[in-house]
Amino acid sequence: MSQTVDRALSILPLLAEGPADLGQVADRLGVHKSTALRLLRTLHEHGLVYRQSDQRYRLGARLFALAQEAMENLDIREIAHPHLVRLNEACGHTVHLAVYEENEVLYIDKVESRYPVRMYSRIGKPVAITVAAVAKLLLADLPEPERRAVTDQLDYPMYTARSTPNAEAFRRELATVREQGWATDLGGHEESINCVAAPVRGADGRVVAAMSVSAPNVVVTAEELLTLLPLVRRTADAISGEYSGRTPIKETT
Amino acid sequence: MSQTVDRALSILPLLAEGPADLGQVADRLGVHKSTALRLLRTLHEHGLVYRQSDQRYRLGARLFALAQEAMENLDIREIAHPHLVRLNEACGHTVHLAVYEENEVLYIDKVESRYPVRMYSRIGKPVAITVAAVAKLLLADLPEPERRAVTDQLDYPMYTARSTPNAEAFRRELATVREQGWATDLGGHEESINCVAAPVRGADGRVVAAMSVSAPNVVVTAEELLTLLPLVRRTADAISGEYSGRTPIKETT
DNA sequence: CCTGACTGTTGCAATATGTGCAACGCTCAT
DNA sequence: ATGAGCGTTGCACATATTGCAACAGTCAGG
Repeated sequence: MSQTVDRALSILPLLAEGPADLGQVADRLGVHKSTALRLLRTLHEHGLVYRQSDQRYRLGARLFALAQEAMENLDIREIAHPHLVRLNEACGHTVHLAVYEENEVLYIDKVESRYPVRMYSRIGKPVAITVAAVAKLLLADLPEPERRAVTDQLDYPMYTARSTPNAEAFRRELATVREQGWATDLGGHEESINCVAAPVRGADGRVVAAMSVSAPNVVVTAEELLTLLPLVRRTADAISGEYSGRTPIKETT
Repeated sequence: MSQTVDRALSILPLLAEGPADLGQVADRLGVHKSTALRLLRTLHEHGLVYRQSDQRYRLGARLFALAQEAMENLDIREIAHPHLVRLNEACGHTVHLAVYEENEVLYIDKVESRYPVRMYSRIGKPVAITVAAVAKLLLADLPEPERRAVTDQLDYPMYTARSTPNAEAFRRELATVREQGWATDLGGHEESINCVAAPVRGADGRVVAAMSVSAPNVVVTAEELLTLLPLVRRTADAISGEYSGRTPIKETT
């Protein structure tokens, strides 16, 4: 809608791939160098872009700070966090909280396992949407047309033999998940890691987030992990209750 | 330099404080609602801004993805990571890697302690610049005028009784650090946590990053932690060597 | 030491671009 | 039903953005 801003913002993903100099940026944007220069300058003033010693540009520190701040201000996260911690204390495994947003599912909180063997994940990182237990819950609750659209346009990488192979299989799985109100990922992302997940619902019953407990085979078997399902669901419900209770909007203006 | 972009980018920190509706954004930008709307739309198209169910805007998922991607593409980080892991395996404590950028110091990598008691920190989060051991190393190496400017304009919060109290004390500390080539933080940020840090240098000898080992009192005393100094310095030097060896620029165009 | 190629940078004039306005549609509460 | 409050659209004006061309600085090679 706004050409200038559009161009400026297009620079960001471009720089995310790696540092680039003025000429490269101008070329890839299809604009004159002087134009690119002015856009980069504006981005620089806002700290979104940084000029390293060799004069090339890369993404700047404020970007990280912004992302952090935004995440810490999510109200679901704030409400859920103590519950996640308590769940972690009870079972010892890694606990995740995730939300869906525009074709992506991302972790917004995490409490690390107390066992030495830990799974790899990072807050803010988009999750493997076709296999993760939390992703299934979040997608299962989308309105039908959107769910169809999203599942159609997804890639279905075979991380392991048990990964979701294609859109149809995924939609069947989502139907099951919607029905039962919880989800699992049994080695669909990494061979040796299993997850159990439950949904957090808002006042209107819509799923606003999902939480999961993950543990590697070497610590507990899939069956043992499933034992935790009631506890996970209870925790998720507790968060739902608290979340839909009041809407604590900050109006400190 | 570019008014439109400038206004659009000003929306981001504003939304980082929390969700806001169109009117609020327009007011705080000092522009007409229709203008704000178009800016927000452009931001939305790029995924930097998300419209939640109550129609209010907040920062979007792509922001997190961008921050992640940018961080993972930092070449120092890539080179350093295996060294950090090895150091962690050797000593068991939390290992951090940090860089300085435009008045901020931020963690760009972290390997978690193998002990159950862990310190709080998060990749991408700006560090307590006046007390952190890594911050001291990075600031100590700035050219004198810039160092003066930065240290002057900083706040000096007293996290603990041993925090750096003011600019002068800080500059004295920085002088010492520059002299000795390593730094510590002994309970200056959190009473019970100590750190030892060493600098990573580029080919020209300038400090490009700093790494630290942190551990709480309950696990090892400050003296025991200092025992690790030679190991930390050796690791930092190894990274320096590898980093200044070649400049592995990605040119996969 | 000079030359030429390359990069980033600035001033300027033309016009495409973004702006504020006013009117519309919508939802929600009274 | 009625009105207030919000987001949204079309339009005419003029401002802010653009590409150009010329400049400055750096580096490599002859």
